[in-house]
Amino acid sequence: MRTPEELTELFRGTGRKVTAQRQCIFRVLQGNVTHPSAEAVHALVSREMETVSLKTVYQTLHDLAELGEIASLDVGTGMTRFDPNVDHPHHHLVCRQCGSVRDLLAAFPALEIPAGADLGFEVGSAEIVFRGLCPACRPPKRSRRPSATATRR
Amino acid sequence: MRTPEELTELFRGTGRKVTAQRQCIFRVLQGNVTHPSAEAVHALVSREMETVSLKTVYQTLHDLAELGEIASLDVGTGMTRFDPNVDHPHHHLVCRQCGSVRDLLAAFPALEIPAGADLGFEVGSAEIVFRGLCPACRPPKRSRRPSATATRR
DNA sequence: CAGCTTGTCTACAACGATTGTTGAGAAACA
DNA sequence: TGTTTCTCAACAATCGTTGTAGACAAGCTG
Repeated sequence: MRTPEELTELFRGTGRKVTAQRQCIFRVLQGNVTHPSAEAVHALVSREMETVSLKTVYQTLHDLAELGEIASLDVGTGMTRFDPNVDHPHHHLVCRQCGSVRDLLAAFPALEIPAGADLGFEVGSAEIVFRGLCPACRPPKRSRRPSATATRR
Repeated sequence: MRTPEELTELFRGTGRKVTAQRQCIFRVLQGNVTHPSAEAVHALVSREMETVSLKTVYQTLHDLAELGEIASLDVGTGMTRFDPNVDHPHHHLVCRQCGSVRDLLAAFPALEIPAGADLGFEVGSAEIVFRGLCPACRPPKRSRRPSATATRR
């Protein structure tokens, strides 16, 4: 995802208007690696602007996804999550326990469909979801507790 | 997934009762490769028993998933889909156009997380979703039309 | 910088998929 | 057959998300 300033230009350039609400959403997403849901983005934005509606957040997230600035992600946690990291191809680690999502910046060159197995399918992309337990949810091994910070969700 | 008869035993053995509705759901799922949604299963069951409620279908599907007889699948089509094929590890081809899902019976041995990249994640499983166009939705090449059969959904 | 046009805002209601609740009824077992 | 317990169907509620309305602000024009 580009910087808030560049996004401002991009929005203007594509006939969209730039509002304080949208710029706030840009800022919240900037560098965010938590793969927030719309609800989560709304919560963050609400800290600065109490009256923003959830609808506005959804709208702006859709706009950003349409422009290819963020990716919308469905990893089976019940709600769509948004990923500002579209510049580096990557896959995802999803925690079975708390639902948190982490990027896995690794290439999997073997992801072509083996010839003859595709049955006429024209494949455009491949996504891998690794499921397991994040460091915070992993059962404590030996004396190392999974950190005292609260568990999300 | 096992046969309806074996599932009947399994349900009794785990303290669940076996009803005509459930056996009908077993039969519908048996050998079903379309990865139906709960709604789709309900439609099929309704052909034999008009009064089955959607809730009953959800309940039974959850039971089957809990017993590991089917897998529930979220591939981003808006609803959970169910896969009776749990005996052979496989991945999925999802059509961008019609949402149909096909199994890809191929092993991807390279799916271990590269050492050092997992950041403390304890990985249990990996699923790959290939997105593209199924044969029916693929733009016709040359004179070969994508078959005259109706497009699903 | 005022006016105009057009897109965006909030609040609210509606939607689709899924789940909770309830009393009637059927399965399993003695 | 009787008793217990689970399951059924019908209904309403829930959650994430989207549609609608009118008030309002962004950005262009002069």
